[in-house]
Amino acid sequence: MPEGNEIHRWAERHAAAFAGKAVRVDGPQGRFTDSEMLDGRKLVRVMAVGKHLGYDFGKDRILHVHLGLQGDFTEGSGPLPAVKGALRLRMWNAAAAKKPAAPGESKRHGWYSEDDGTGHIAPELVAWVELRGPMDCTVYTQEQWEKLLKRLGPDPLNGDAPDEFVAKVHKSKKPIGALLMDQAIAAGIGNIYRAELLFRARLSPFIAGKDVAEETLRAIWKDALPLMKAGMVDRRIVTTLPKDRPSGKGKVLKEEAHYVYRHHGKPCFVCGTKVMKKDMAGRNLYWCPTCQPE
DNA sequence: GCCTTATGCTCAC
DNA sequence: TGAGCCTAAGGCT
Repeated sequence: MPEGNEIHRWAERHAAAFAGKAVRVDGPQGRFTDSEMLDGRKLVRVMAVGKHLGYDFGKDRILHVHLGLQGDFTEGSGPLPAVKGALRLRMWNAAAAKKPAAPGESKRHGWYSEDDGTGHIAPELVAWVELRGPMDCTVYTQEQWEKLLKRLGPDPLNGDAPDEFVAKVHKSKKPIGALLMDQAIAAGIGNIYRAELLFRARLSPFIAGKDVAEETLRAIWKDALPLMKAGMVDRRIVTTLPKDRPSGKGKVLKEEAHYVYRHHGKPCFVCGTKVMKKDMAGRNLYWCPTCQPE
């Protein structure tokens, strides 16, 4: 259940584990039949744009992964765990166990398989990831990947400038709370960052895009980069400043990680007003009516 | 155990 | 605007 920050984090981790090496790719239970197109090939790099991942196995072989609401990775090292639950895809690096292809075995690579029963694999040298529940897991052509990039707006985590974001917001009559969720306007921002960025800017979610001051939009963009980059603590987004957390410094309590996200009915950390909740753009929007006046 | 919910997005109406 | 996707976790019984 990721926003852009976690997608970029996965891209970095997976690149560190697999890029530049031949990678085993498997779709257990027939859930990813295109794995054969990738299995044993060298992973050139891992790309992250907005909430999309692209595993570049060479031209016209880009594995596109979008986690959607439910998708998630698990990672580890050592022997591959047994297939459990609805596993869509797994990748692992068994380069350390390379051997000459035996008769009847694929000649393209010739890695020991985790289940070939030979026991010759070097478990301590195997890194693996499992993917389950993604919204998309398909092999893209270069053209498809570029088409995807075209419809995405600028991504703060890729160092994109805010100009396009500002221009698009200023063209719209829709409320800023809806625009921040639009991936064509800003790629990578999701429901937590929408709520928290607006709170930190003390901006009402209901103000029309065209009416938001340019400097406010630029400030939001500037705030988003470090917040999304450093916003993960134990795979959790943290947006509160230490001075605003009721319990003070030290470990960030679960209930103090956000200002308004899922805080409806509870007092705002800053002013004590009850945090509100309302559906906007099909998702739950949270805000403080006092800190973020219309 | 069952029910609800979730950091997302697409499609049909 | 609403249903559907499809999985896991957490709260409830």
